[in-house]
Amino acid sequence: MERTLVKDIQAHEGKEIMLSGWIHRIRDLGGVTFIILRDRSGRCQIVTNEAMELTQETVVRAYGKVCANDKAPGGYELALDHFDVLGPAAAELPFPVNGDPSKVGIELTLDQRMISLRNPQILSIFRLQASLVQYFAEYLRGRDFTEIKSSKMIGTGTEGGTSVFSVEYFDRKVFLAQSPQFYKQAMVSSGLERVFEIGHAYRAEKHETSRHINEYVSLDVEMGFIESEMDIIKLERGLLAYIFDRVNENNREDMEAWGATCPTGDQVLKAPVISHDEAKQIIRDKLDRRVFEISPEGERALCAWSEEEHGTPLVFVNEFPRRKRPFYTYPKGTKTMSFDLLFRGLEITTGGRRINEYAMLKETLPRFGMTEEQLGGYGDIFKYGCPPHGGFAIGLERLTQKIMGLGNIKECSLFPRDRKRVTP
RNA sequence: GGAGGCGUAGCGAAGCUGGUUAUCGCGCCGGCCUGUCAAGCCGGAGAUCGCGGGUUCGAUCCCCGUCGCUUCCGCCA
Repeated sequence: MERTLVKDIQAHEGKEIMLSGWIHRIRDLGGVTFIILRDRSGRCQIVTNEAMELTQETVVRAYGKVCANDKAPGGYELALDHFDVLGPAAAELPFPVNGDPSKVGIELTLDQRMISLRNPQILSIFRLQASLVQYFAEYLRGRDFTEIKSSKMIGTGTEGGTSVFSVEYFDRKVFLAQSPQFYKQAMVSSGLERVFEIGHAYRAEKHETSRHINEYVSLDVEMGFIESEMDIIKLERGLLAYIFDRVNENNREDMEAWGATCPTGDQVLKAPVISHDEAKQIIRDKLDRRVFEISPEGERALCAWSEEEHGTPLVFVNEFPRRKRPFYTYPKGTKTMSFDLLFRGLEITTGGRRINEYAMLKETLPRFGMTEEQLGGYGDIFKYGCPPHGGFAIGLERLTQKIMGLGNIKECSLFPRDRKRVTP
């Protein structure tokens, strides 16, 4: 007999069908037992008069007849004929699969990741995340961007101040890529002009906060033939507006699991662009004290300001000072053609125009205490003709976290890696 | 790396100005129950109160140390 998905049972009313899934909940009333079965499409009720030994999370095939019943959740239920047990489950689960995950500490949730991921509410985070990846790629492919996959093992050191992990590579050491920055620039220059990459990035920072993990997914974009960072901001506005519209269309259920809401595409288009100096002034006014840097508290203040003044929880900050940006950032006086995007109080993107002329790059290096040798092959991208270009990267887990309104980024990583955790 | 908070049963918590059987809810085990929706009712098992030391007649409670977790900060996506 062919399998029927839980979401389709009403179409089989009166017929014998077979469902496959996990025993989500058992309500044994003595003479009658109600069993909730869960599969990838949802949950439905199975009813039986027979007493049976069954544990939660046992994987079964359930044979029976679909009956309409007002008292059944969803209006239909399966009158059970019999179960085939495909995968028995031990009693006493290490994590409440059918409970409210917000009542459980994050430590247990992550220690028991293999089981906590079964929780439908937790799983909804990753359904949404998968959708974000899909929409991101959809939008870019539709605009002539080519997807690339670059190596995460790099032979030469670092591109910025961030520390990198080193790993053994036969008889020497290599580093885990902190971003695909140079490779995506190389691919712009190679003639693809427009590229994007979805891949892991590694940061060896010893930070321990609710917004950092040491391995994260970076949604990277790079594009040739631009004038300034404003072209990149425009691209990201359109991209995020598309992603958010699609989320609001297709991911309602995922968001409802957490009582979350996603901004509209229109709100993304309304996001203001303010300079780094303006941003500091706004924070100064809001917090009523002197401000020298945009701190996390300042980021929250900026988003609150944007919400009040522009009706959007997003704000672009551009014209960062040169010393706050990596050496390859295109200068503009003492400032740079670069930007951050803040969303609901958190930085989710850094981007900007990059230096595309070898002479300018060479001139810039000493300011960062670097030499041409340290560039390795990077310099060749520009030595032999490279179009003006730029791009940005979105932190996938951060974006997920902010849409879902979750307190800790680790909840948005399937198997998070932090200072202490490398398992499961 | 710095600052704060928290470690009590499988999970989430209460407790104690220091007093001898450490409490509650969920879960688990057993019993009753034919329409449940976090089912209900009855019963039961389950805790060296993170670890080490100190103060005290007596410490889960106070003090010191240590380990773990967590939040915030620095830095970043």
